[in-house]
Amino acid sequence: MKIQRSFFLRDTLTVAPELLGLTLVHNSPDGITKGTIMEVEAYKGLEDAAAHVSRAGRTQRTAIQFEEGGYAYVYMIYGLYYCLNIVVNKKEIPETVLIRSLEPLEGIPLMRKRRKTNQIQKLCDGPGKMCQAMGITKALSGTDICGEILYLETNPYFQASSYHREQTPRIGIAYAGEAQKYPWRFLLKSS
DNA sequence: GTGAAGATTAACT
DNA sequence: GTTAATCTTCACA
Repeated sequence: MKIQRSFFLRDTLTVAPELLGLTLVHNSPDGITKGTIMEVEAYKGLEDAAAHVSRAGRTQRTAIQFEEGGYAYVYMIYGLYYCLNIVVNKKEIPETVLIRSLEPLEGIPLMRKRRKTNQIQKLCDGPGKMCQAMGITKALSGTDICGEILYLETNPYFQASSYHREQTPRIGIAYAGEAQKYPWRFLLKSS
């Protein structure tokens, strides 16, 4: 079942842990790919030193974050990789959730072709790799997550009891001072 | 127009 | 654990 807009209109720290175990679907021109969300990080807008909006403010790149929840925010990092975020909370509140890793469900041959590897567990185990495997580029920035191209759905086969949840500090934001210590990274580990 | 820095990854030692 | 690759984005002139 597809996730509705209202799901995304809440606080980032509420939405982020609830995304774990849901299925991310990308209906691309090359074919459909799906994966279970295994790891996310919450970015809490203006008061979060690690968030783009707290450094750069409202710019062309970050404008989508000021819209209401349920839109994709895709940016390029180090000139090499894309990262996928989901905009959450109400209009004018720039909060996002970064999707860091997935467990592939459907379209695995297509993922392998895009990533040029045969190891399934290495297809989506990082933000940049996940975007390569799913075919996500900045062309998808601003896409409605409640539409037909890119969306989330509940996963009827997902067994919550097969995993345990962890909450840890975020990764790769050493420049963010105190904010790098906030435990806003959420992940699922198989037991 | 110019310059600095980065929400990462893969390949090293 | 450390480091190079590589280019978009933003700040300033």
